[in-house]
Amino acid sequence: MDSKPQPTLMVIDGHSLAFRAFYALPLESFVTPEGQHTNAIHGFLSMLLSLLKNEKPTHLAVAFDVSRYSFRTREYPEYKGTRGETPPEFVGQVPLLQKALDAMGIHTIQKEDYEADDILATLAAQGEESGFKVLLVSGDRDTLQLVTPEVTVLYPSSRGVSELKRYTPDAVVERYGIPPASYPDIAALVGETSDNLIGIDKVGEKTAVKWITQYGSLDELLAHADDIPGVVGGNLREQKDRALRNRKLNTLVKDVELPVTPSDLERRNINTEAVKGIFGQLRFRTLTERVLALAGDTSVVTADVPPPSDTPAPQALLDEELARWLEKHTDPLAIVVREVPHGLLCGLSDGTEVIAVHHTHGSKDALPLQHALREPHRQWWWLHAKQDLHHLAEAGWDAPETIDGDLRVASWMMMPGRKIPTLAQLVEEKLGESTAPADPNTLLDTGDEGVVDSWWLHRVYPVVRDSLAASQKTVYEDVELPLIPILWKMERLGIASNRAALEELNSRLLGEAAEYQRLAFEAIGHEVNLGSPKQLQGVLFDELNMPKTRQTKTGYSTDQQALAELQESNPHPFLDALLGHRDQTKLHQIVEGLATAVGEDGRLHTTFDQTGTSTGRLSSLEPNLQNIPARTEIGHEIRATFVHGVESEGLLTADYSQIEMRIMAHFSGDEALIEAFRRGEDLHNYVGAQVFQVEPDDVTPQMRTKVKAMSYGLAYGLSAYGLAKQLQISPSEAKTLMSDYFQRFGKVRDYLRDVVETARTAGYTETLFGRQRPFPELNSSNRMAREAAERAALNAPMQGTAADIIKRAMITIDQKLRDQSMSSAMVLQVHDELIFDVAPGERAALEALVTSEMENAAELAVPLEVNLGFGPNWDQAAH
DNA sequence: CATTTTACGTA
DNA sequence: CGTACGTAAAATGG
Repeated sequence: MDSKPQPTLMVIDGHSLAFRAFYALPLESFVTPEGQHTNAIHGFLSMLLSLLKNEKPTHLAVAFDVSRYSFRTREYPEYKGTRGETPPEFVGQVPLLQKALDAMGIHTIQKEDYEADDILATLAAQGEESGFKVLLVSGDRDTLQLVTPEVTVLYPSSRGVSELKRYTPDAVVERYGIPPASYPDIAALVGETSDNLIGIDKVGEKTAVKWITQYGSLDELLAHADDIPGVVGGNLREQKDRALRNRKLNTLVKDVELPVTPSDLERRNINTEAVKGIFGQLRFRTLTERVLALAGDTSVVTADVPPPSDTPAPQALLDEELARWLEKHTDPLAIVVREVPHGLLCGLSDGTEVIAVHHTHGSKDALPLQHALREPHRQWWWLHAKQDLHHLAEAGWDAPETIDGDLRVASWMMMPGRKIPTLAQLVEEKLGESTAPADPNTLLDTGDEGVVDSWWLHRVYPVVRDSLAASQKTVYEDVELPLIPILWKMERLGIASNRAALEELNSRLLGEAAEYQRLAFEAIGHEVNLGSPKQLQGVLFDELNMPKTRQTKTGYSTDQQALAELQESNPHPFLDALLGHRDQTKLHQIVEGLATAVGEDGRLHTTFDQTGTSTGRLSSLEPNLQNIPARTEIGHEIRATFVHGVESEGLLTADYSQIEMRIMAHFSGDEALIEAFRRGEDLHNYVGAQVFQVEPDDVTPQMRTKVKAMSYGLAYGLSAYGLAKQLQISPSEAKTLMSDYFQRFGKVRDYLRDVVETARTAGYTETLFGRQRPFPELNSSNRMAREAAERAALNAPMQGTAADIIKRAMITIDQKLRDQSMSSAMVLQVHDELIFDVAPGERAALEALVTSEMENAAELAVPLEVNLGFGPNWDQAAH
């Protein structure tokens, strides 16, 4: 006889999920004529139906709290004390929800003196014991402690209740860095605001995880509390009772006496009549339909809600069938790619049909698609090509070498700076149709539906592409699309990191920060959170009675500049220590971030966001490798941890010298500035000589500093006021400096004025290559907003042209590297700088290639100058 | 619990 | 009252 498939027990924390639904759905949209609110019930039930559909539990129960009082509130009366009154609109919905569940044949369980989570814990333990696969659904993080290989927790993610995060043991480790069983220890140390459990002062998630990882458990940690250095160590020793109390309260009870066992919870039949009764009372139509469909009863089908647009039904194809379909459809095809548990799910569409391709890792059944993606004459349109390339590569597919269309990038170019619209929004905006209706019934849909997006993509992409202005389309096709596979390769390869050096730096910075903190506390005789502007305000302005600084929205500024000014007028050791602490913690954060981001390959893989800026630049995230400290001592040490790869001989850096000013010279056509660049001498020295009317040799360092600040500031819309402030000179002197400057470089002033006026008329700015940025705010009646837009409009063509230029260089460099079969690789871009991992023997050739391609990436009235540097690490490769 | 504010690193 | 970004922690608001 066959063995039965493993039964699945699902236990839901009714209160917490209904409460989430209550806040996720608008109260006023769910109310019966009798005035009964139903949003929590509706949200909960639609989520439940999705869960039943997707998870197919064989056994099911919903647990509720009896009241807000339990053995925990007796133990610690303040437990959950921060929670305000439960909204009455919610309270009234709970009994009705229970009634509805009852009609649906679903067990509800509650137990005096215990919370719903204790019931989950108990049933999970019993279920696992009896051989069930257990799914716990709860909005309370404490349930994470229950996760085991057989027990999975589904937790509503940040995006409301529409998506549940699946916490397996691995997922818990990935999110928290500790195994599920250790979660209560972490929570005990950190505290839980929503439960009114205060943790150890100054201990956050990071510290707690570090400790528990080191000592194994809270008990072990407390046993060795004397070994913990610093203020946090002291806090731990003083406040260990809190941690122990928290630990006691957040430990879920696994042996609540319940009237049922897991096997009693087998799914029961739906009482159709009862459902019709209660659901009718609640005025649920689509839900009634869905519930009755579960029971196989179609007697009450209401066609009340219009169906979504007529989307084609996906056909699942593989092997020969897939090959045949692809052969017949050679026009541009749209593709969407999803990662699914053991492979990929791709949706293909020609605008008429939708094909679903389910690929399992290691199988060959999707080979026709893999092949078709690389056919040179076939065009593919993507939703987000770079991300999809990563997915394909992870599945072991050879990625296509070119990208023919990318909806994300195209829609960014349409409106850079605006949030990237979703596919549904674009469909609505460009096609005037709606994808799936915003029906709460579709909460938690994780099935095949996504593949239909390929059909929408195929229909909406050409509309978006063709709505780009002609010049924009050129930039899109010549620059942005070719860049996609290049960025993908850079992200995939990453840059090598000296992890040991990073760790060493990390602990050093941590120690120094702690020392500054100690000094700061000593200076004022008590402890304070140095990271809290509000608490600092208390110390500085109330305790120490320092003069008030610049006002901010919430009080007075405690930023670096404000503190430095205070230090001038009211020197105090606290200020010294605070500034030192700021520096060290900031650096520590950066180093810590890098250390944790180093991959198993010993390299750092950033993600370049091609659609992250309004000007055309790239941005870099997770980790951001475009804001690594550069100027300070420690900055050099940090940059020195970026090293060449094991198979390379060094790092090459190549950066444009004063590229934005050169672009300004080009755009303005100012003969004097153009001459300055053509001479190739020290620019600021030359400009200084012009402005101050002295011989170049007689330009003093002070003069040079002034014109340098002026020159750089020009491209940002600097005012005389701002210049005065920056140079610490009088406003009148700044004004004179500016007018002297423009006396010599008059066309620069004309250009800067002109660029704003042109933008005001046209409604947008444009770069040398045709990239546009809209500026509706230039005609705003709000002066602040208008002037801010004016400065941005002034800067956009210059910053944007610089971005175009380096992107063009990246494309030709990549092309040449491939043409010449070189092994060196581009690994980073930092706005005006490119960094390469240099393969042995290729240094000279690479330097020549990079210089030439960067210098010739644009034809300006002035030469583009490139500086090179080479070395074993980023610091030494900088010049 | 999610969003905003403050602060600070880069080009 | 100089542009363009991203991240972290604290503060704030639902």
